Amino acid sequence: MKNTKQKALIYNAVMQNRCHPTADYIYHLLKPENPGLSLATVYRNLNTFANEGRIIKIGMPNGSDRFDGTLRPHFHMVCEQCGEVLDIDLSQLDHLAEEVYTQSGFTVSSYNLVIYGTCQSCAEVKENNS
Amino acid sequence: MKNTKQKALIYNAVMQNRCHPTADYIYHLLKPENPGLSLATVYRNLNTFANEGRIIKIGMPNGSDRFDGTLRPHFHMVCEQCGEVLDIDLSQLDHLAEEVYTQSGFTVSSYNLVIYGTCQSCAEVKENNS
DNA sequence: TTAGATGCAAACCCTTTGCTTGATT
DNA sequence: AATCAAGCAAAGGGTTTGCATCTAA
Repeated sequence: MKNTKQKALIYNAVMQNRCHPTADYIYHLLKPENPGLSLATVYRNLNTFANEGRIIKIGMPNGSDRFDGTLRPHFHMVCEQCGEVLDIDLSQLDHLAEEVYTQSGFTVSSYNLVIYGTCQSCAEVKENNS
Repeated sequence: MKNTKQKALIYNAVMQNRCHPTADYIYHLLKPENPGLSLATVYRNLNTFANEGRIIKIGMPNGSDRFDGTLRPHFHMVCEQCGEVLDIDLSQLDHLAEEVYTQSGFTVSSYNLVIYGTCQSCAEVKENNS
């Protein structure tokens, strides 16, 4: 693998923007300072990093995939009001793979959990407006 | 809401095909006997049924959404070998909403869990071939 | 009769791909 | 110099939408 300027830019952007950016977000973030940059390059590199395990790809049903530089196991909550994506640790899922295998004989390789709802700050706003 | 022939056809197709069909699957299933049927109608009605709570929409990251006539809370496992989608009950997730709220103040309205791996029959095939 | 659903095609969004040009080793 | 990546534009898939037509109420 070659070390290109673009790879470094894109990787650093994921690491420094802990908002779970989409490919498009990163593209628009870097584009002004790097007018030559192409969206295809952003996608290609994000997928490469994810396959190498350097970042995590969060598959969002009905929406753009998001990327995450936090490698520790955790899950994601999407606020339906403000659209923000938040992290959460759920220890009750630590043994999901074992439970699934015991119960059904299915060997788990990975899983994707996305939680939808209302984040605390949006709930407070609603509270104050009612 | 009007009771059309198409609505009945599509709803019955979901209920009678417990393979977690996609919109396209249902379309191709019904099309031969109903040459006038349109894919847009299938999508529109499936989404309507899901919004009404008559069926469940399973958002599949990087793939077509699937629909499920089983309303009892349960989750889905996708076999990466044969592509089949299987049901599983996971009681450890019964109190996920409470745990999330306690831990983070996030109010859960719904969540989407998809488990990837190898189903029992595909694992047995691999075993026999090795 | 008329509100609402269908069919069709076009539009849409997100992502990937083919191919030429350009940069890294 | 050879190889691999980037840039561009086009294609791909899955889904939704605008609009005219049709149909259940």
